[in-house]
Amino acid sequence: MENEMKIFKDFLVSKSLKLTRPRKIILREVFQNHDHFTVDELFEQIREKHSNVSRATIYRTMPLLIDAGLLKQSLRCEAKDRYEHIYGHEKHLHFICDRCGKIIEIELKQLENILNDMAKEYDFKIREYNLGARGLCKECQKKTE
Amino acid sequence: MENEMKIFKDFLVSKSLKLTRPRKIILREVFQNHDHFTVDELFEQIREKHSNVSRATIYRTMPLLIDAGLLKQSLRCEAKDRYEHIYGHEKHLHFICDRCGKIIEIELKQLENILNDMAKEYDFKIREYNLGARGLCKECQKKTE
DNA sequence: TTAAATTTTGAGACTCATTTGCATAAAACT
DNA sequence: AGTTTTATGCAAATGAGTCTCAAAATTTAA
Ligand SMILES: [Mn+2]
Ligand SMILES: [Mn+2]
Ligand SMILES: [Zn+2]
Ligand SMILES: [Zn+2]
Repeated sequence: MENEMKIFKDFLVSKSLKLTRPRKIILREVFQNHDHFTVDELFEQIREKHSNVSRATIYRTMPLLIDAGLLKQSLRCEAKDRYEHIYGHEKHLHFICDRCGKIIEIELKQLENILNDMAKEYDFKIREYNLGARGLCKECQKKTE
Repeated sequence: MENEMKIFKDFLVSKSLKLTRPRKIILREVFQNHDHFTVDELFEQIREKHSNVSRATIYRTMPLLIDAGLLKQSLRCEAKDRYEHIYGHEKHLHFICDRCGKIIEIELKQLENILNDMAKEYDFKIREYNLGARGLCKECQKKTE
């Protein structure tokens, strides 16, 4: 819990930026949230706890958390970007159900290995990657139509 | 060339839709373009040939081409969706350079197999998937900073 | 063929997630 | 304290994508 804060602090210091109150609140809430959240959902989550942080500040903080290696913009659903924290969270891929919107997370060590091999072959330095598949989950396949 | 047209026509007929002039033009230009294009780029490409097709019609036609299995929404760059035609184009993943924007296409039979295994395991029916990695291409790694 | 019914289109208005400008507030220096 | 620098909140701006609607094209009915 304090680990993330330290990483963020160090990152900010390295960029001559400061760990302000809003930034602290945002970091805390990002790590309290174990979903794939939108900025708006995060905004509501923070507001419910009476902390006052503006949407603009949240939008401005997302790239900082991403650069610090703590956050990932993991998918896009219904015209909205969704994020998830990644510190201490194994890399995974997403199966997204077109019918009910459920997101299934799946480990992918194998995939990662193959990806790394390909990157080596093409001399491409991967910073981050995303793999998502859309379709129908088990339950939704059963439903008629 | 006429093959795509037939597929599109058949698809439209199956949905009681018609192969109109604008839809023909859009299909032709989509298959003339071998890039990963935005709707706006396609719009310009069509307009340069004096054909008059509105942006709205292009937006409306994209999902038709996708449902017909001819087009894929393959990546998102700088807040814009990018498409590419897929009929007669092997599935592939994208390495996207953060510095110069270059897109490298890579075969992925192996990846596909693994993905299918995972889908089977979770009983998830994949409709379409996307794999993209971001980072630095060979050339950009050499550049200083 | 002509008229009515249906489908598609183009143009522009609209939406809504994200970005930006700016006046104020907080923090760091002197 | 006063001065400079940085970050914040608010509200306005932006812009990709969607939607409305009257006009055109096409189909069907007569
Ligand atoms: Mn996830
Ligand atoms: Mn491609
Ligand atoms: Zn489902
Ligand atoms: Zn490059």
